[in-house]
Amino acid sequence: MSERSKTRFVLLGLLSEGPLTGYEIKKLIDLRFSFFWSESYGQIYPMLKSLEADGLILPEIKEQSGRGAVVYGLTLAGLEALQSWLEKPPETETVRFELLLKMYFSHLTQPSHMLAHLRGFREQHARQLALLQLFAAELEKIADQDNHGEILRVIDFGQKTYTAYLDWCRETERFLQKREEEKK
Amino acid sequence: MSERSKTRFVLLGLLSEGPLTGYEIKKLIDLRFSFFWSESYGQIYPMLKSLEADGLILPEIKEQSGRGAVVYGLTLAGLEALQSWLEKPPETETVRFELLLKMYFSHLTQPSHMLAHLRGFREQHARQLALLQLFAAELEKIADQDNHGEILRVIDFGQKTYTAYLDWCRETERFLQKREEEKK
DNA sequence: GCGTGCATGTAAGACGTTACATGATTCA
DNA sequence: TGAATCATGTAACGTCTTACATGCACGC
Repeated sequence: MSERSKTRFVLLGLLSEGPLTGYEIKKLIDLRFSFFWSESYGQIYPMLKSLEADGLILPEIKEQSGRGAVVYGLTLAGLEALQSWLEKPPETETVRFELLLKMYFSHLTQPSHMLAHLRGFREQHARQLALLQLFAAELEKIADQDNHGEILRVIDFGQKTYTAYLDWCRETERFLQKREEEKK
Repeated sequence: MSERSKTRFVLLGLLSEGPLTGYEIKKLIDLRFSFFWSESYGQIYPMLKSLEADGLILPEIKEQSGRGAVVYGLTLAGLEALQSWLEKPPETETVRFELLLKMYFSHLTQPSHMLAHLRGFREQHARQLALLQLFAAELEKIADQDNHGEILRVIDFGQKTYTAYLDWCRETERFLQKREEEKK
């Protein structure tokens, strides 16, 4: 066991809310975690086999409508493994912003290039922020129960950081516009 | 050429400010880029060989004090490769926060565990934010020239996002403290 | 004489994505 | 009929970190 990858725990966590297929897991990760996490099929399916071999999850063939879908459910051992992971301090986050690398060296080209990159970045995150806002509003409407509070806290992380990104973009675009005028 | 890795361009960028050894490059990346980028020796040294083979950088043996140090300087072709990369739109950033994963599922354990994680996270980023503030103050003192403006914009990104992190931490710690009282 | 920092490098392995293959079902 | 979605899987490849080996220089 390699034990640096968190994939096993992401899967255990999602299965703790109810049985799912690998396909559904992938979609859930993309929908709910995309702003701070990602997994690919190439990780998910082999890991499901491995978790099954370790007795942490149990497969069950879904009979309805004759599909070959296999849903996995968490075992007691699986829940315990998940809980023990939750208690251990998380590793430092990893982030990689090619945008900031380019910003750092952007004096070597015309400001217009960097301005275009910034606009793309800002628009993308404005869209994602709007989605987060929608998602949070939905959750707040539904009766407060279970882990809604925790989920809202996670969404709020996205909202706060994305708002910070947008503020930074506006200031930085202004900075580059001035640079552009200087060069004239 | 694999052409997904940005390592070559990070090195070209740093060498555009003057000749450096692989060792110095690593230290610079850790010092200036650590809040949004990282590279290891295992990437740097092979890449320097590769860049040399492509004629983008030139080695020069540093004679002073007899050390075996090799400094690399950017060639014209290297500068052009760097500039052409700067003009291309950057890839979407990648981020991975194990902390948020744990927050999402934290209802499965006692709030005290998550509170401890949060405190660690907050303290680490408070320290890093203070360092960024120092660094920015240093830069602002020195005569404005060259790429200082761009660098300050990059530092400001770190300051804004870290400040957002800290705000989020305070709110989330309060949330978990309430959870703790409820459980009593 | 010893620890720290300077300096270069590599091998093994872990990690992760991409691209492809396959086939059923659903809906227009 | 054909496109989209559901569903599972893997092989190849690229990326990246870790751990180790080596040796000089410098200051205490």
